[in-house]
Amino acid sequence: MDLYERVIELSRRRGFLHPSFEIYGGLGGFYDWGPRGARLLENVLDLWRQLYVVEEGLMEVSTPTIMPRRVFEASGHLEGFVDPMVDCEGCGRSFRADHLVDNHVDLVADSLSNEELQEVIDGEELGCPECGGPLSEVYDFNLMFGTTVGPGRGQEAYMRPETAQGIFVAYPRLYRYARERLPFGAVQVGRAYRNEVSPRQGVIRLREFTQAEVELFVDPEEKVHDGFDRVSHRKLNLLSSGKQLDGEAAERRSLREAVDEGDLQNTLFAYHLHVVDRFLTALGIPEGDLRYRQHLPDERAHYAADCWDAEVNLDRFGWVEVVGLADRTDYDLSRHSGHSGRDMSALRPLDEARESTVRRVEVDMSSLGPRLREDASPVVERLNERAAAGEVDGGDVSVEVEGSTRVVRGEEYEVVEEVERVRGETFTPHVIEPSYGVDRAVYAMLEKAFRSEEVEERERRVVSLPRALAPVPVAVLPLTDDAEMRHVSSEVARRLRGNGFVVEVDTSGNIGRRYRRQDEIGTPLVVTVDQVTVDPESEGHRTVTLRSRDSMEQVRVGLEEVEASVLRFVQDGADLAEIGE
RNA sequence: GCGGCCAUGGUCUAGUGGUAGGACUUCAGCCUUCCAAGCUGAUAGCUCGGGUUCGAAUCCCGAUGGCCGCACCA
Repeated sequence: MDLYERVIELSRRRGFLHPSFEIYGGLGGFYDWGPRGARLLENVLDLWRQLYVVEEGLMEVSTPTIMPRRVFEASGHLEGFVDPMVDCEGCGRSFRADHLVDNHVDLVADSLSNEELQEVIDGEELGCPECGGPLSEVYDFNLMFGTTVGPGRGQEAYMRPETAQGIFVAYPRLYRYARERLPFGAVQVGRAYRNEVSPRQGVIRLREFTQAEVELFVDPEEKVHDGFDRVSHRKLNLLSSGKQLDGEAAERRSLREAVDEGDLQNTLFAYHLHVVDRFLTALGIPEGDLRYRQHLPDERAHYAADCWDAEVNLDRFGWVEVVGLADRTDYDLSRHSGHSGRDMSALRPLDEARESTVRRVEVDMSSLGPRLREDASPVVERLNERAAAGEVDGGDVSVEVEGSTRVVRGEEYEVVEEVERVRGETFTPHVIEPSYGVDRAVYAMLEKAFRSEEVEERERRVVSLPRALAPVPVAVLPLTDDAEMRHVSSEVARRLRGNGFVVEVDTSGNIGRRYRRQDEIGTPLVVTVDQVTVDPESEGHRTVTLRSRDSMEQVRVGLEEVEASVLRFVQDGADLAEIGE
């Protein structure tokens, strides 16, 4: 059994994670987070929100998972989220049609339509590269799940393949809420859907998954973060595209150095790489199993200016992308603006409003209108242009309109001068996007927390999750099945729950068995109520033991100090020894 | 989507054309009283759908799921 299998087996058994729809045989690419897993996921998302919503001050939104066709026409997913495929009618293998054409013809097949690909395949008489058999027609395989809204034929709609689009389409309102000042950012946590061709890698490749995305709207001329100096000394394992092409490994470098040497394009991007790193490190991913890899030029989406993936080294799958950080430029807003006709720009205020004098004409339309009829409007337009250029002086003017010459008499118009104040210039913001695959992150967390050791010739499995993120932060166990111990235990549990802790009370089986159970669900601290606790004659009356998951050490504390001790241990990361003093 | 291998209680597994077994877990009781101890008992299983057969968990076909290889991964 490899590590992945061991982690999945424990996850199934202990309620972290299991295949969905099991009673009906399951379905590839769908997993349930069970009672422990769902808590863990929520705790991880709370941490994520702490970083982005609380500390970075970004606004969180929540938008539908189903969106009408037009959204994806604009985003490019309808067209671009497809792969042109052909199947071999001999051996049944499937191939990317464009790759096939690329390999045989000196063309950039990316830009070809399916019809053009078909023509090339027919013209070159291409067959199956494996068996030489005949090929099917070129067809599109779109990775979006389609549906309809409303009865009958309804309206064509799709499940979102990323949460980002919901933010982009709401941009005009979000910009207002940000009081029309850049930079600002919106985040969203939610499900996204991709009809993967082959979701083979268990929980690493899901058809429905949890995404947490950040969209930072910035002035393309101001891709800076004023907090960068605070974090610029931090070192990350960076693997630039240049290094990859040279066959080199990632190198631990400071963000400052990477920016100075041009591997990272700006301090905004670098700063957010650091936020990603803080998050993944807080999940307990060791530095050595974490690297930041820049996309190679041909790997990057065509609209992205730059893209780095945070990758975690997993036992079975190797380096797996968990977070993508992309500079999407103005692609998304420009596309949605173009398709919707809505203004998706922002204003860059000038230090001082620029004033300029504009000359235009005021025309007596009651005279000009009846006289020139349909030529009147174009004539006025031309007249205004010429007035602005200072070419009219108030006398009669001849204007060319569609080949004929019309005259505007001096008494029919007047040149006026107006002062126009320009407060700023408009532009389409750029988007910097950190995008998290939360399920992958949580799996990585479980794998890195999983530990197995021999204790007295028996295997002890421990899930050493970060204390504050564990699904059950503390358990209360009566040492034996004694009425008084039980009573005190439930009292302790009640008080801990009153402090906001999820508490498990377990009274079944001997104490060792129960400790092992808590070890496997990752409970960092166990409170044990024993004989001494309930014995008024004993010196330790009204004290309990605290037992640490990671060291298996125990200390005694008074019943009255339990809540404070648990808080210090779980939330502040205090040592057990110092709590026991 | 293709090919190969596979599918037995919660978990890990044995098994065979004729009553499905073990280990661990879980639950109850006894015992024990700080790290999966012991004893007794209990719950719980042949992925699903067809076919062959007197009889199918076993053989055949299909579906679903898993693993490996190919392909795919905006």
